[in-house]
Amino acid sequence: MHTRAVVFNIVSPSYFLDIIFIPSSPRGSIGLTMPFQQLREFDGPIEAQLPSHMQRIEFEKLQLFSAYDDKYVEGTILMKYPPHELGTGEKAFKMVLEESTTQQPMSNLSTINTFVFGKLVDECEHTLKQGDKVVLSKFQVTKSASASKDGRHRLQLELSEEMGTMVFVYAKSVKEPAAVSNVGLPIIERPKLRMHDYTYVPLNKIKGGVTINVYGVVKFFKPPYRSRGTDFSSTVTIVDPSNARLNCVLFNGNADLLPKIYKVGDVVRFHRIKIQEFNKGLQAINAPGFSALTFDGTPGAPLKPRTTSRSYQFTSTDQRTVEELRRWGNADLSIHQPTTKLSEVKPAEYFDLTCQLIAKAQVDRSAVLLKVWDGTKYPHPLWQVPVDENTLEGDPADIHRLSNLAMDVLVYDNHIGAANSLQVGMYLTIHNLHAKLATLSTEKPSSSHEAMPEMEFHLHGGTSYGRGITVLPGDCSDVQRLKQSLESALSADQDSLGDLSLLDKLNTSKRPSESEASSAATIQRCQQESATVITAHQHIRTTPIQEILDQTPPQKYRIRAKLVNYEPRALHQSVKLYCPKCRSLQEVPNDDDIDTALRGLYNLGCMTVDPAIQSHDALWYNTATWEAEEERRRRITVHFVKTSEAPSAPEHSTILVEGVSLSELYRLSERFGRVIPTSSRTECLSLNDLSIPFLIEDRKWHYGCKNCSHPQPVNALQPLLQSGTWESSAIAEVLGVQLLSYVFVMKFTYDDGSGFLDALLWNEAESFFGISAADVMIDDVLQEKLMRIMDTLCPPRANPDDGPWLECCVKSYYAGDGSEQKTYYQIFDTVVAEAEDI
DNA sequence: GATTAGGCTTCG
Repeated sequence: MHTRAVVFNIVSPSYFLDIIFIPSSPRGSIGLTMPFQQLREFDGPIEAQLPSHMQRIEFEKLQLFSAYDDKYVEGTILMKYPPHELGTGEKAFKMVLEESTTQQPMSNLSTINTFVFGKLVDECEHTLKQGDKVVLSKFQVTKSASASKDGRHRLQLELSEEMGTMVFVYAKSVKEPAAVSNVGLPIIERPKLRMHDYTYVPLNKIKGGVTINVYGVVKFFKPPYRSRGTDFSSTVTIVDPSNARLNCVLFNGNADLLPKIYKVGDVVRFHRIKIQEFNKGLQAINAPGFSALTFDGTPGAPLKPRTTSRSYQFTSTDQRTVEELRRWGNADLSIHQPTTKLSEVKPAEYFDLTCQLIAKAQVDRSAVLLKVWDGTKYPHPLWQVPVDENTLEGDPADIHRLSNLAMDVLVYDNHIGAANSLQVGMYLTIHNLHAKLATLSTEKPSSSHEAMPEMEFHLHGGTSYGRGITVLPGDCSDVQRLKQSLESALSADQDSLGDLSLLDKLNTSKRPSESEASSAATIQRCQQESATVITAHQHIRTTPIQEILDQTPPQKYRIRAKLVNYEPRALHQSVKLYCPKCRSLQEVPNDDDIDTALRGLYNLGCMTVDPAIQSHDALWYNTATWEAEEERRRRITVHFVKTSEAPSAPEHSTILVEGVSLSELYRLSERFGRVIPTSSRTECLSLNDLSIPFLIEDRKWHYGCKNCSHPQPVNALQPLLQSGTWESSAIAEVLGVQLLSYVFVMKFTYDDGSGFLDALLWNEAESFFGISAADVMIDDVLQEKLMRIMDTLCPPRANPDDGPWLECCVKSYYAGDGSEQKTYYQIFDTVVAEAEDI
């Protein structure tokens, strides 16, 4: 008996990925999709049952502005209040959590008010009991309105499905026998998910004093700015087909939790705004649990909301509402506002400019200079702010090259903070930018007679008319349009023709936090030091990953990203055997498997051996037989294939072997050029089961496909004696063996800041690494080289951000069996940069 | 520990 290698039949190159790369499952039995889960004491401590990246945070360490994606709080329910209904029709209830392990049990940091909203109420209401120990993750931290009165934590927790909240209850034991299935296995009781029916109030039906949900089209907005108080503030005026309007004043300590509106005409959905009276009218402010979705206002644009919520309910009714509002908003010319390009700017005009930041500098204490461009050219002179070049942050080469397309914007007062936090390369909308002609000096007219006064651009202080700066992500529609404009400007510029690196640099989307990489100078440096290079398609632009994920295959892309993970981690697992005929993929048999297979063979051989066959030399080989030293019953037979020429050196000769052990096979294969394991159980010498190599040639172990091979008697080798062609392919052919090839199969996870992309590296992996998969199996030096390469591309134990940039070609395709079609990505035309470069 | 802002142009 021997272990058969597992053969995966595949219908496409992608299918086996699903088999090989089983996603690593979190520790314990916790699925990550259910918002409410029960943990059990006998399954071990809480930490062991939660996903391993989750860490506990104490109540006292909670802060208003922090994101707690990988943190959880733990506490006991001290009090639980009955649920009540909000004006929105949805339920909410309050609990008080006590941190049992706190250092200061009596401090006001040891108990915290916790509010549960929406459908999570239905799920938790009856399951959570006073005294239960709970673990909460992905909550929102807001200020407690009652801390002064109740003496509890100054912050409070808000939980809802929209925030992606996970509630874990730590049950002391399985109390109810009903929770045992009929096969005797305890099951975890899971409340059923119920959709909450949100109701949305038309704007003309709004009454004061209630908390409601609304939809609307943005008529006016102020992007989030720091208020004079403790919070960020944003003002949003929305309208709807009822022809009413609503002013919303929104506050949050975290600007990210305010609606992400990019322009007038965007569609918003607000949950939990409170209507109150102000100046004899009604206005809305955000109520506890407030959340916002924002959609591009263009009819037919993807229904992908901008939100910081991890999950949100978005039904087909919601889809219809958004589309309806988009159509209505676009038909109404009073809402629509045209975009202004630099080339169309009129003097004494206020306008919104969507552009890319080339450079910035602090001019003085009251102003920051932003050098931006939008791909168009202003036809008259532009004012250039005199500034010391050394204080300009940005790539000097870019600044110089784009000087005739760049415009100087001076940013004042309260906008300085926002301007300072911008990174070169970012895409922006500067709202309510003032275009102003410079006042002509009366004393000394310009030397040129027809001189036009220069145009200046100011972003004045204050927030009136929505003045401010919005950072746009690379995948939004306005940035797509902007990029087209930038690209065509560059290709139209004779000076820039052929300078494609600049184009790439400026098109590469960056994550705001990558402060280092987002300076154009650093980008250029990274470009030169890219750890992989593409071997073709240098003319195509770099596409952000998020954009790739939004498109339908088949497509080819060029990406620039970092490698944040690869699988399998053990490199020997990345080498597989591939059958080009049936396209199956199988594991390379390991030594144990081969050893077992060989033992099975010679055990059989000993019993059935026919000395008449065995001892005779054939016409085309000479035979030698001896007894294994340590195993007296085992006979080892070697048939030396004759050659037409003079006796050749062992390293060039071919032998057929029988009855050998694994270690003998290794030793023989090191001495002789070609070793063919055979057996003589039948009358003629034949090949073995294809679980073992059918040929070892120059120490390379060749395998045949079990599905596609039709092994012939070894006598079939005789014609090769005449032709003298002893290549593995020729041997395989006459022996009726379908040769399997060694291939690398790896999954790379790329991150370029806009998203994550899993791409498969396989049929071009040898050229990618510059290493043969077959050679790596037998060469320690190559194995080390491969490890070094992977450590360079994806440094172990390092922050992924610290890894090098990779330049890659990736193609997308649909694959799968029948109904289960999925999109896959495959790396091509890409190679690792020369070792001395990386 | 409540306040912030509550659209409606700076003045460089």
